[in-house]
Amino acid sequence: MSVPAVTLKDVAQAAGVSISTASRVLDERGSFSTSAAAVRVRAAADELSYRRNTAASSLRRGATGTFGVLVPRLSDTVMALMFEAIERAARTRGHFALVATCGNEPDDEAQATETLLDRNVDAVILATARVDDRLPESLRRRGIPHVLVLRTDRVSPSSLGDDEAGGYLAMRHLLDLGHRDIGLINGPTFTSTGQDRRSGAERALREAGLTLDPELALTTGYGIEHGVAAGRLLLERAHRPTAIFAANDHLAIGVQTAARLLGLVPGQDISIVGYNDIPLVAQLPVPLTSVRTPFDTIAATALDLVTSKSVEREPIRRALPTLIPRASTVRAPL
Amino acid sequence: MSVPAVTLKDVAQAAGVSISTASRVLDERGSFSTSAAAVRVRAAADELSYRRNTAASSLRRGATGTFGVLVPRLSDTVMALMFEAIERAARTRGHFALVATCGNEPDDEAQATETLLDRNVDAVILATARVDDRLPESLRRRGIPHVLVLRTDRVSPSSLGDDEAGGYLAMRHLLDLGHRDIGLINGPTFTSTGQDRRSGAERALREAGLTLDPELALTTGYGIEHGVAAGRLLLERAHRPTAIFAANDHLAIGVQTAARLLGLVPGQDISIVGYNDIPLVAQLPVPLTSVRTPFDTIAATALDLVTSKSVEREPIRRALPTLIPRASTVRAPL
DNA sequence: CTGTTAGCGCATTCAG
DNA sequence: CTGAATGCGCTAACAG
Repeated sequence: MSVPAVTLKDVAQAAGVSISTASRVLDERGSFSTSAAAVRVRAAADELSYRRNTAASSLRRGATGTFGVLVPRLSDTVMALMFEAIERAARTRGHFALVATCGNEPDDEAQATETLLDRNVDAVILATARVDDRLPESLRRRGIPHVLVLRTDRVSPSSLGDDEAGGYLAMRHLLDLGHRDIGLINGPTFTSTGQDRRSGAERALREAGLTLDPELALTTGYGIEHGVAAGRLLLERAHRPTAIFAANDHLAIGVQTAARLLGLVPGQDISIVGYNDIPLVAQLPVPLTSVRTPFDTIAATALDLVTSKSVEREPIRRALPTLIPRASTVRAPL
Repeated sequence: MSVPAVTLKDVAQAAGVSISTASRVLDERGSFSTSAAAVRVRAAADELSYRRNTAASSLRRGATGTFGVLVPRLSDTVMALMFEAIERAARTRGHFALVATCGNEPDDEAQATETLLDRNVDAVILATARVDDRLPESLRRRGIPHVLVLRTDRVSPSSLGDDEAGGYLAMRHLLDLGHRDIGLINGPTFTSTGQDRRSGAERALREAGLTLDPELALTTGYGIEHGVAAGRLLLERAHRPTAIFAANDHLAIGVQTAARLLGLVPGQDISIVGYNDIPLVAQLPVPLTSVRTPFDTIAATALDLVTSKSVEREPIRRALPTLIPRASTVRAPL
């Protein structure tokens, strides 16, 4: 910085103590001393608006009080919400969260992780995991503290929403409304979210004495454009479904678009359920029924997992989602 | 990190040179040496997968190669896109971008900035500026390198879209389609974007021999819910406008929602133009005509401004936006 | 081009 | 509880 920074030395001098005393008093971890010297040091630090030099502190401590978060992209609102929740949770604990984006390429994922490690983060939080991802394994091998969020490779410590339960809630909601011909648009099979939300949906169908019609179950990406394409496929069928469960909100918006293109009105001719409940969907022309993912809980649990030394506890934690019913779902026609 | 890190010393030893030679060879800034020793050092570094310790390097260099970016929220797609663009531009130059969020409170803005400065960022990039913001002034006074993006206080170095031109494009587009009764939903007056987009729109009207009907010009926030409310106000009028220019995409989506609520079909009964062209709007049931903000250009220019030593050049740079016409705008009824 | 030397600012020994 | 001394890993003078 342009302004010559005030260092511990300045503070110590002003307080009339040694550097090491000043360092100890200002150490936020140790016990809070109330000795005369401590009071003077704090006053001096305040007066001079002293701010610890993180580079020097990290170098010496070997830890930075920083988590590195890796997401595919921040312009995906789900990922932005997840990061914001992690940032809040970190701040609460006096830590800092640092983010890097890596797109969907496994290679870039590994490289971005190295970038984070270069910044001496104390742990890595990955929102990118594929079920067959090599990166978590590599982190385990190298003994690098890490936790997976939202998605899991089913091995490394993970904090996520209970996607099976969420899938169940979504499908059950449609069944309760009397729907029997229900389409499913699922996310990529390489994500645990894709797999688990589908399992949950199938469980709900089984409970109702139904099975998933393979012709009505599509697997695709997580973008709006995928939702449009999949929606068209389902809705152009001779015997079209009366409801569709889309495994994320973008897909569901795409289905709304597809419906309009075919002259169908969402929440009238076709019921639609999304997943994640991003803020946008409550405000759409036809507000979307969606399964809300508890981002704050997931973030807090993730930090617990990655900071606790005890490995013996259940390493894969799932937070229960909630279904938020809105105008996009209505009773099935008789 | 758990694995004992390999240091310069290890590399130097393996290459049979001194630490300082190794340091020099691996210095990415200086000229690229091809001497035998240099080759050996690079081989050794590669072999041992050496990674520079940023804390130590920053401490010594006094610079971190890091920009601190401050945004209100990342779950606002516009801000996420802006940050992603800055991140890309920084990476291109071998730098790193670090983000902090601060909501809309000026107090939190100042505090978040301090958090970034604590991390020894080389410069601060603010996407938060209000026209009467005190923070840029405080940064100028303290001699802290900074640049404002997207919004400007009209004093500090800034890189933004040409909002006046964008407002002109949007309004001109509607006029060219034959609309004469045009509503304007504008962003907060404390943002330069709000002010400038409105001026541009007014210029287009003047050129067409019209003036802005004050009753059709609303000023509000930038959220979807604001768009819904403002849209209702405009569309419930006895003599309702045939077109609306909303100063950002969220407002425009809100207007679409308001239209539907009143039984009007966007792109048919009412034409709507948004601003920023976030990816979502191209995929809506009625794809939205929008003014595209050139985020990558803005990011590159911002980094130029903040890294160049020359203060003499124009410190407020504006990148031209483009209008992307889509189905939400149609010819005015006769 | 090379190596030697001296710190960057801080946290932590170790003596007192 | 305190202060003096040491070095985290790296870079920048300096001298060869």
